[in-house]
Amino acid sequence: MAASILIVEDEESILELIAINLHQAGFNPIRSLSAEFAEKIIQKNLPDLIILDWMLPGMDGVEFAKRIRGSSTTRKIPIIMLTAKSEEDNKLKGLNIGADDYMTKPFSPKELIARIKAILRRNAPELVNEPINMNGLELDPIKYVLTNNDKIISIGPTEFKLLNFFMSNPNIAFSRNQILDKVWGNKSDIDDRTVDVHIKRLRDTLKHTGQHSLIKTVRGLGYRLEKIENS
Amino acid sequence: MAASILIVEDEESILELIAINLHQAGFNPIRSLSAEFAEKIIQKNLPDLIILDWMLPGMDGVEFAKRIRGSSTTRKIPIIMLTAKSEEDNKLKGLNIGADDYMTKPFSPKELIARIKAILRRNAPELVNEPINMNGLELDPIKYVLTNNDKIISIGPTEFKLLNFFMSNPNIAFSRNQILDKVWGNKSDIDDRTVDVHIKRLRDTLKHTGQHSLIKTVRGLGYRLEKIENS
DNA sequence: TTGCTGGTGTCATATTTTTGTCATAAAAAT
DNA sequence: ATTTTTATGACAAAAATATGACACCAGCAA
Repeated sequence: MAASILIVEDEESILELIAINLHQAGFNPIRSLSAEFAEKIIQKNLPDLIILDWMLPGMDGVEFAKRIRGSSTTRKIPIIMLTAKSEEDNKLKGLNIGADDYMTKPFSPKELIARIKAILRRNAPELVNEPINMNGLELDPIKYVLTNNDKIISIGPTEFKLLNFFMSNPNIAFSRNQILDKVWGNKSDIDDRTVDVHIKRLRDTLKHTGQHSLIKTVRGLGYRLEKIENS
Repeated sequence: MAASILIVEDEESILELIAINLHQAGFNPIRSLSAEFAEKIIQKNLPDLIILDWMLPGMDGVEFAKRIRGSSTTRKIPIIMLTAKSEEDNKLKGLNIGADDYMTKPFSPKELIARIKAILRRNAPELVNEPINMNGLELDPIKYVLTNNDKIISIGPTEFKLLNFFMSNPNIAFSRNQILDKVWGNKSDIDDRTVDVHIKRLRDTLKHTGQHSLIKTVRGLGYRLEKIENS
């Protein structure tokens, strides 16, 4: 569930500093000291975001970013560029290459986390790992707990992920295949209709909380969580 | 069980002052007059926290901090930096390097203790060494004693540490590996499933106290101590 | 030494929960 | 009324956890 974040940075102390902070923020950091090694990592499993140093020995950050953007499997992965102050004029260039954001060294880890969350919130809110609250129902991805008015509700792993996904993306309708991709992972060769069954199970566990009608069926398409705006 | 705290400070009177105060607060202080010596100590056994003077003869505090952060075995250890007033502008730099907190000399020992506890509470509340009380069950880390309604309960060392960890982190679910790291220490190459066995043993000893269902299984993840909120 | 004793980690086996699929019922659309 | 789509209950396979047994180790007393 935790978002995996690939850090490509040749200075080890900075690499570690970032990694620790990401870990504490509930992310899953993957370390790489070079672009070349990073490429190998990516071939095995795709990170949800990449933090990339501008200057690297061997293949530099710019070149690496270009390659990320050039491949269809990796094109969508957000990139945050790190640059030293003296290279600040490269900012524009970096953004042109396709970085989603950039930060100037030295930076505070806190700010980095904030930017990461901002980007993830845009692309995959269910990975941000923040507690979500809706009308007395609270889901905390880090504590791995679901409560209704502070009462813990027992819920299975898949249902938990499913609910996390829906609560992170309220009022948006998803097809069964989208849901499979996001909740089960894109590796799955699972039948569409399995989603129906899990929706049913999720509805059942929510029934006891009086939140039964939270997840609506969108006929012909899939499902949607309907969030009641608190006026 | 007492948290071991490494103090790296070249001025001997200050070093002693800190050490004595830490000892009185129930911690286990380890003294070092130089970064070089501190490194040797760390190789033998990892402290739970490091108090580090900014200015040191030989390798200075900044360099030392970088090395701490650069090694995978030590990177998680929190660091508190000590700086003289005149060096205060280094604050930001220090935080960037990866210090978790910093203090300006002169400081009151009381405040230092408070900051240490704050950091430990954040990272490893089970090391703070304060008695924990839950629904008649009281665990005292310093006296090393567990009582239920003032009746002493016999409990083995590992189970005690395990319970201490859970009581210090109520309502949060942990994976078996997290538990291994925190309770057994991160050096361990122990099988995941061993945790299950100890959980069982802990549950058994708690059974006699009528607190059997304190520790819940979180399927697919690990375990959680479920604290009933006293309204 | 020798023989206890309590505490540990590992393993094999039992038990429980979760999960994906399918057949059928129910509902909605045409 | 017919067709299409979704809901539901049942079920078996798979995955995860609980449990009991056992061997090993350290400390200790005889």
